[in-house]
Amino acid sequence: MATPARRLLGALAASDRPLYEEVRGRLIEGISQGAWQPGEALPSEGELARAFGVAVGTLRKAVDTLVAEQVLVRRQGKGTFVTSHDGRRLMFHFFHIVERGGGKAYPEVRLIDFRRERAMPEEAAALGIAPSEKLIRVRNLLSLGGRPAILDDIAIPAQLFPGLTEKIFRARDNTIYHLYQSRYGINVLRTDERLRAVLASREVAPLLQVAPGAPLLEIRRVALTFRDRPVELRLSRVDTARHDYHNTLGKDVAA
Amino acid sequence: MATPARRLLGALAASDRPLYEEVRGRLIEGISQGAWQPGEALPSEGELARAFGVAVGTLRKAVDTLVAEQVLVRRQGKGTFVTSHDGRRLMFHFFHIVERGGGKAYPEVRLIDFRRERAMPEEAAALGIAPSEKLIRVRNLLSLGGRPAILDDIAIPAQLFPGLTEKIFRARDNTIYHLYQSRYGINVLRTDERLRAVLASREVAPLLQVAPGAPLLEIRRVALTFRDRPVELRLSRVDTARHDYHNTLGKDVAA
DNA sequence: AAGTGGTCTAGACCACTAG
DNA sequence: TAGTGGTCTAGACCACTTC
Repeated sequence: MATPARRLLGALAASDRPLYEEVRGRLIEGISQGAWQPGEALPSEGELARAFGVAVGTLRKAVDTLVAEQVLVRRQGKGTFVTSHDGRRLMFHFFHIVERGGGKAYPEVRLIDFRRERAMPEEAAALGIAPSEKLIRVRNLLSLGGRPAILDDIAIPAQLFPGLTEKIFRARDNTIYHLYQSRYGINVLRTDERLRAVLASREVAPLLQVAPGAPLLEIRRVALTFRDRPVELRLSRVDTARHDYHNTLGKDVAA
Repeated sequence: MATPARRLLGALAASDRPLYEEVRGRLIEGISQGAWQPGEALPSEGELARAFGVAVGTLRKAVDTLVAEQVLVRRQGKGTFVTSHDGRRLMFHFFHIVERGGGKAYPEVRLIDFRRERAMPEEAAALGIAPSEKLIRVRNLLSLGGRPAILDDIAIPAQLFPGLTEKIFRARDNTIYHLYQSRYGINVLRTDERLRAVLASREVAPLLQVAPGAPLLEIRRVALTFRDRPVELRLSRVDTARHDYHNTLGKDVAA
C-alpha cells in the first residue's frame, strides 16, 4: 500500500534460491500488502516477466504454485486474478458440514452475541498476540434446513480489525472470510482444525435444541493467512444427528 | 502386467487433449497395471520423453501432476519413483489422530476379529460391487500410549484380495495400505471421510474401556484407488478423551 | 485485431548421486 | 565421470476473450 508497485516489480536481487521462488515471494508480497486487491487482475505474464527480468516460463512456474495454493486464479484470455473469498466455491473450501446423504448444506446464520474482551492466555498464545490483548468475540448460531445445527464461538484480535462493529458484522451479505478480506485485506488461506466428540453442556444444549448429554462434534479451528500467521480462533459445536463433517484427502487420479 | 511395457511406451496417438495429459494417462496406466512397481524407478525423463515422442518439458509437466498427487516422487540425481506406502510419511498422510498437545501418536495394533461375510446392500453399493458379494471383515483395536483408543471395522471385497488370510494380516509388519500395495498392487490414493459424534454403545464401550454413553468420534472412511475406484470401507470409533482428529487445509503460503 | 493465458519445443547449464 | 532430476531461457503457435 504505502509501497508503490514500482518496488514490487523491480528487477530481482542476487540470491541463492531459484528465480521462480524469488518471483513467487514478490507476488506474495504484493498480494499480502494489497498492491493487487482480491478479484483484481495482475499485470499480464509478459509484463510481469519483463518487470522481474525473467523468462515467461519462469514467471509461469511461480504463478503455478500460487494457483495450486488457491491464492491466484487464471482465466484464459482474460488474465490472472487474486482469489476472492466470495462465491460458493471458496465458501465450501472451509465449510465442511454436509447433509448425511452427501448434499451440500447451506447454513443460515444468526448472530447471537458480539463483545470485546481480553484474551485468555491460551488464546493469546494461539493467536500470537500479547497476553490479555483485546479480542472481538462473536457467537453465531447456524441453522441447516431450518434447525439449529452449529454453534460457533469466534475470536479475533481487535487490533487486526479496527472499527469492526456488531452492525458491520450483521450487515455482512457474504461469508465471514470475505468480510475479513474485503474490508481488512486479510486473506484466510489455511485452516488447522482439531475435532473431538463431547457431550452437550447445559449452556450449549438449549441453543442447539438438543438434550444435555447429547453427543456433539467439537471443532477447534485456527485460521491462518500468509506466512501462517493466525487471524482467527473458532470453536464450533456441531449437532451431527442429521449432518456429517466431510473430509476428503487427495484428488481423483484419473487418466 | 499382461501388457508388455512396449505398448505403454509407444508413441502417442492423435488426440484432442493436451499431450501432457496423454502422457499422464500412459504413466497412470503403467503404474496401475503394475508395469512399474511401488518403490521402483521409472525410466529417466529423457528416455520417457523419447519413447512418447514428446519434449522433456512436456514429459516433466505430466510427471509434475503425478508428483503433486503423491503418485510419484522425484529424487534428484537418482530418478523418479512410484510412491511406496511404507515409512512414516505416508502413514500419517491417512492417519489423523494426534495427541491433544499436537504430537504424533504411534498406534499399536491388535487384530481382534477376522472373518468372511456377504456384503450388506449399502456396503456393496459403497464399494461398487455386486450385492451380497463376499467381504473380508477385520476388526482392529488400536492403542495409543498403552490405552485402547480406536476401534476399526474394516471391510474389503474378498475378490480384490485373493488368498488374504488372517495369518497374513497378522504378520504384516507395516501399514495396512502397504499390505494392499505390496501384495495386491492396490494403491490407496485418496480417502473420503465422514465424521460425527456418537455415544458409546454397549458393544463398543468395553473394548475401548469407556463407559457406555461416553462420547466417541465416529469416522466412516472410503479408501479409493485410481479412477476413484473404492477398495476399502472403514468404520472407526475414536475415544477423543486424550486425542484429537487433526485436519489441515492448504499449505503455508510463505515468501 | 489485439491481448490474454495454454501448450509445446529444443537446448543450455546446474546440483545431486553413485560407481 | 556419467547419469539423474532441477532451473532457466527464447520463441512458436494455439485457444479464448474483448472490442
